[in-house]
Amino acid sequence: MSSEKKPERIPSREENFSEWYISTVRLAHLADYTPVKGSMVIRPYGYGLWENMRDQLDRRFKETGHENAYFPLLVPESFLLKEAEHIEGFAPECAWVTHGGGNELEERLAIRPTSEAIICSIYKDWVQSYRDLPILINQWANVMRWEKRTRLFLRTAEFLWQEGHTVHRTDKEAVEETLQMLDVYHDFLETEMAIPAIRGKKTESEKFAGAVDTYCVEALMQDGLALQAGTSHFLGQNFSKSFGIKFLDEDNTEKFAWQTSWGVSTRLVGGLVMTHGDDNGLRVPPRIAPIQVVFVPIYKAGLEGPLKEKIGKLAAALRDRGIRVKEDLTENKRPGWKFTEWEIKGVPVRIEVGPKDLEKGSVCVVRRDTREKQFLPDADAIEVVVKLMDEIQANLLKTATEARDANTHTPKDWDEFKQMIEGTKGFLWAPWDGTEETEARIKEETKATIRCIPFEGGEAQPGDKDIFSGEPAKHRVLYAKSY
RNA sequence: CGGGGUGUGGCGCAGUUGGCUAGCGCGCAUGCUUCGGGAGCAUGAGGUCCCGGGUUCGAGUCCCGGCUCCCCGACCA
Repeated sequence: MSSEKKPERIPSREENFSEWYISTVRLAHLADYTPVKGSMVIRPYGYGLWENMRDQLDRRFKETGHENAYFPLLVPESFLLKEAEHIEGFAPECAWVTHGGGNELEERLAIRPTSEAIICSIYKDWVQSYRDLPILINQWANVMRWEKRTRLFLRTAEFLWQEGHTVHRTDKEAVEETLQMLDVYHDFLETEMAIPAIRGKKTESEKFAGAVDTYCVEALMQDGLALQAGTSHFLGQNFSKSFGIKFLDEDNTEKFAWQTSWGVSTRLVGGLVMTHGDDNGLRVPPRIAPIQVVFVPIYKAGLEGPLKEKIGKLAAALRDRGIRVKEDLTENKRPGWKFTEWEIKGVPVRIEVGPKDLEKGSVCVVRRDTREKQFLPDADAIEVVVKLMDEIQANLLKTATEARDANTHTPKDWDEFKQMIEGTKGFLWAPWDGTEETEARIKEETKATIRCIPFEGGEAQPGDKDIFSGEPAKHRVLYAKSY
């Protein structure tokens, strides 16, 4: 079998990570380009991944007391203008609706780049008394940001996300909510996505337009670039004051409410690919996988019936154990073709059933993460496969954590910092003097940004000097180039 | 929005100094033989050569204008 005959070969991650990423996304049928500039189509397999992510997040939101609702797509310009920093941040990437029903509108409408403005203008009527609080609402929606340069899943003009918007009586309660949701994201990423992420706080210059504080979970991709996987904002009273969200408190005085917002997007699908993919395609963690086990029959003339029957029985037994199973019984593709196809799609476990297995009462079980094959008697197969789900999930998290740690460094001085950020990239720990000047200069010279001031290890130690300015450090921060 | 590329069946490409009926590989359809790591043979379907204008007896090919997508920057979930 000559390799030249393989159509559409995926380039290796080593030779061109960017091309590898795009090829993998397209060959795995996650998404594709469309006739609409900057917008992608999320294909069923890619949408299946998103649905599983969505379900896992949605469950956690509800467990923490939130409800879903839906707000308008269009935001009147005057609403967006109410919060000065907010409009300044988002105006450049807004798409505007200027006409409707053949007539020019009196006031143009933004297609939501995010929904704070429209939601706050509705919340103000919902809040009268401290008894109306808290409001704990999440919305699953599409938003649009007119990005100059797009990449499938990582940055598209239109994308899907969830945005939580909560309103609280006190400062303390809102901050607690902000941090609670950050923990929800962190737990979701680690438990379901097998992505180890670092929790921290954004610097002033990196925070959300209109927020008091922005917190984030940052993940490191295999090419050493960081990916912001989720954000949670403490909005303080910035929006409540701009939009007039006031309530009468127990003491009969009128007070402005305290707010939060938090979100993750379909960008996470890209993060999944770049965290776990290998040169043979995707590797999907079982807990997120639309298909957890795929059966591939090895046909032989006259044995089609018995092979299908055996696969049907095993598949039913696995389904009884809650496993998502696909039986690839088509007869027009040969086994080798199917092996490759399902590996590109990253299905955690493949079970081959052929003529020899009919004789011996066995199956061949192949795990995607290690590509290790084992031949098992039918009687043991179900138990082994069920256990494999947890093993593969754990192994992917372990591998990803090791990769991140191997790509996390502490440069001794500025020269080493520059050398590392140009070379292996990755996360770089460095003391920071806390000034925007230093942050900006480092970004200018190296394109690296402060990803966050981590919750763990972010405190400056006595004697720490800023890696660039040499001034006394206020924090230890995590630098990286990012997506 | 700046710099560089690109555009020809679904996909990837070839098409020479302008020339005749626009080719090739993959894919697709039908049939037969196959099937333990992207099968073989046979037959067949599928094209406003990105758009508009110009030069010419004649334009996929040359000229002008526009658009598209990709890559690299600046900006961002």
